[in-house]
Amino acid sequence: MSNERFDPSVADGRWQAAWDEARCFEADSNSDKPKSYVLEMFPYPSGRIHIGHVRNYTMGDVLARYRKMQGREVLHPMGWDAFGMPAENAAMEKGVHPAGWTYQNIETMKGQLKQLGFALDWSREFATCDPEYYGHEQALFIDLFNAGLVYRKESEVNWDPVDMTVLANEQVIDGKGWRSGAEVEKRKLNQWFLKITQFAEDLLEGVQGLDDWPQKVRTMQENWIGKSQGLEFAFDLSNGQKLPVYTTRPDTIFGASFVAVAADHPVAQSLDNEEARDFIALCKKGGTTAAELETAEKLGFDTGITARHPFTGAELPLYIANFVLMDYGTGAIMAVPGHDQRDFEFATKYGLPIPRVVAPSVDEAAKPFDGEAEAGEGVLVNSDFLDGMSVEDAKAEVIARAEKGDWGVGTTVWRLRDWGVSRQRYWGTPIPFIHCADCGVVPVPKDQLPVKLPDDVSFEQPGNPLLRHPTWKDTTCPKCGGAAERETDTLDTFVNSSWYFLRFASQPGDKPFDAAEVAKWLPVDQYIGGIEHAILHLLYARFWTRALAHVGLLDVKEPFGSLFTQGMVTHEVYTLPFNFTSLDGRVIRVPENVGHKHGKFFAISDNVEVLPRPARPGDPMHYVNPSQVRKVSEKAYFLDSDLELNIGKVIKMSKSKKNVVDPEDIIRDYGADAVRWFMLSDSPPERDLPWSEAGIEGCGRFVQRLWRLFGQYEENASGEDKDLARKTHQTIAAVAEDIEALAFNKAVARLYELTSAAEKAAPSDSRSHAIRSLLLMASPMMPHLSEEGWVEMGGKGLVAEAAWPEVDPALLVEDEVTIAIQHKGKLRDTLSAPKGSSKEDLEALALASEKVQRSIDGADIRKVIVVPDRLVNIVT
RNA sequence: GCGGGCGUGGCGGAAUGGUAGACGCCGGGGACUUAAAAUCCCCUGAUCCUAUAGAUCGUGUGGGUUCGAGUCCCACCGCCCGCACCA
Repeated sequence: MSNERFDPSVADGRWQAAWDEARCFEADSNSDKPKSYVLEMFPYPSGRIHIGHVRNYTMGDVLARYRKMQGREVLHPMGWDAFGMPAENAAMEKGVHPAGWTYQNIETMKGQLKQLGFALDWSREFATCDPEYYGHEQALFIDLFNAGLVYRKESEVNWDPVDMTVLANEQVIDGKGWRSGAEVEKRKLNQWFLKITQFAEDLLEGVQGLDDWPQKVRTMQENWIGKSQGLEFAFDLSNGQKLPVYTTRPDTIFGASFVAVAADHPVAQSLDNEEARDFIALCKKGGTTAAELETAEKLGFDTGITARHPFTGAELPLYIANFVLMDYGTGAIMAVPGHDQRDFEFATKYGLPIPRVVAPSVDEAAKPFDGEAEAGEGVLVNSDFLDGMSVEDAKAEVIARAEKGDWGVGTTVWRLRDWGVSRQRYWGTPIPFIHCADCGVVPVPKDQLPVKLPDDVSFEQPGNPLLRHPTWKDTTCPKCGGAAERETDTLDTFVNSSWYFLRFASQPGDKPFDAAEVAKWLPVDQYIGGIEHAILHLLYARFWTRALAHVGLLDVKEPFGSLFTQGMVTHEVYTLPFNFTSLDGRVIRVPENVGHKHGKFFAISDNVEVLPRPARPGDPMHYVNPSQVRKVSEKAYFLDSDLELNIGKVIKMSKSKKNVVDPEDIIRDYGADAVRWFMLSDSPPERDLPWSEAGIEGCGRFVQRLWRLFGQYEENASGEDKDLARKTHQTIAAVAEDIEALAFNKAVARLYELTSAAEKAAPSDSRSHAIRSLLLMASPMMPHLSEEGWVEMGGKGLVAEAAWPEVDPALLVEDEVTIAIQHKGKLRDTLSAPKGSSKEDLEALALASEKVQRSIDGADIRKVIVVPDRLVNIVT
């Protein structure tokens, strides 16, 4: 075998082509082998592959290749979540068509994924913006409509009055439109909704069965669905109206000191009072998100109306309050400031009483509050017939009395709201409905699907291009044949990602999927993606699967059997403590515009020399891209100069902080295998992975180290090396266990250990077996290197189609173990003993230790604890 | 604000309640070399000491349970993530 260096620039492409030609990663739906569906969340085609994608897909790839080696029929598909706002933003900013921009990005990114050698079944690839895909989606949407799971209602949106457009929450910054800077208004629009709340109980119960999901994701889903038991009752208002309120704390009813309604509550809306209208208008400013509403300063307006307390008869003031949500409960609350923090802040601000009705004990009924509400457990006080009861008992008592007196009822309320799927945008799935003046809302007949997006649209004017298009929305009513208009809203892109995993499993031409074929592959055996999808995407996909099963299209309930959420890739940030100034005084603030040649800096635009000048206080921070940084032992320098940079925090890679690393650059420099190895090393996959130049260099070195070791493989070596053989078999068993637990960092550490052991060992049959096993175990992680080494070792066929090495259980067992000897819990000595030694023998050995005797120093031995094969602890 | 998570050497981290720091990175020393690159070997938590068979401290902070706690319990501090039109 040649002892030349492994050259990824040649080997990577060679093996990628070989895999393609052998079509070894195409899944066979008719296979007899046990199936394994490995899926990573498909990417949005934003332009180029991000290092976070590389990490995500490398993990999935290792698992997919490993399962194949274990004899599974593996489905490992890839596609594109291709609808969404960035394409429209590009259209507005660069004048390119969203479709052209998107498909161009897909081509680029597919090429980048191929360079990484992922074992993907490209024959099943699709993009959600393909008319074929969204046409099937439209058919499914109509099926759900026919089953009564789709409806329309008025709902609030963020409205930008200058751009005349609806803004996403992320486009609202400090209550202003990101592009126009105009104050954002809340506006009501008639929109499409999916009845996810019909499945609330089922979705909640289903969480119980998701044993292979991270506990935190399960908890987040449960909290999101938010089932709560409480009391709904109505206050009699002084104006003669009845005001229904909902509370989860009926036990604290004697602590209610005011009543509050949301700004868009009918009682507030009906006020014939200019100040009230002004206050409601004030509440309409700013964003619509829960986070914004709840962090905003608590504001209220005293309506002058009062509400009669059902037990005490006291007249409580009625406020309009900005922290009350119309969408939750009845949009009105009884406020108990002593035991709810929001109510506490509000009461403090407006000088309302803060009575105590729950205390640590009955004796502490008069205990003052320490600047905040007390929401915890305790006993009821100052509460008439409830005094002395626990919170739990008091809740039941109040509900019982309300139901008996027929003025209230115990109810279950869900935090989960129906899913608003309307988007007033172009680049999405057109909602397949027609508005007819006579027949109302009518679905497009299925034989007319897909309702395709028009190509001839412009993004130069504000507003929705579909609404503005001169002819697209003109059509005829399928029912009466009269003139009618198409719906111009498109579907939320979360709808696209709610069933793509079904289409990967089965893609007939004439329908969205074949239920029987889907049933062969689903549920997804391992789903891998970012924690940012812990709630919405996963909940919507679970709902969509149930909804399709509900209408009889599917026989699957939970789509994802096992879920793994991986961490982000982070990188330190570099900042430039200088500006560059040319001799004529021009200041260059962007480091990317500066080059370095022959010890001098120059402006790239015109090649004129520039000099670094210390930044002045108040100058903006200049971030420097890693590609312009030279690192020498913990210090960072600008380009090849001796100009030192400041090193900042290690944070998520982002364009604005310029701490991004382009995967294509590092693949070119180190090869796909080194990059893949780095993605798996060191950090546990669920945690953040800090990118470092030194780290990837270490991985590059290890690739070469393994390559040299492969070169030492001898086909006919003789002799046995029992220690190495045991180590090899232990490693095979442990690495398999680690990969199955997705603990790639641990698998990597074990491969390093076996590599070191094999390097140090003398040639023997055991050593050749160790090297061959190493190659096979490393192959899911470093497939190109492994294929290349396999050829050199005279292996048959492709490693990609090889089997995982077998473990000999007899070779796993150690015969000598190290025993820790403690005195009073502190380590005093260690000694070696045969595995399985008796407690008596171990105790005798421990007491014979000189170090232990010195530590005991003649004291009485009270107790000796012996843990077989582990330790002896002597207590004096 | 509400909900969730995470804190171990210079860094990433390992450790079924049982030898804390496996493995990797950085750093230091050495070998090879005319030299460099590459490669290989050794050292590398802190403090103390009479410093190669020594001692003490040490897993965010303060308590607790236990023969024994990074691991279990309580309280606190810090950082990170999600919050319904980003994907």
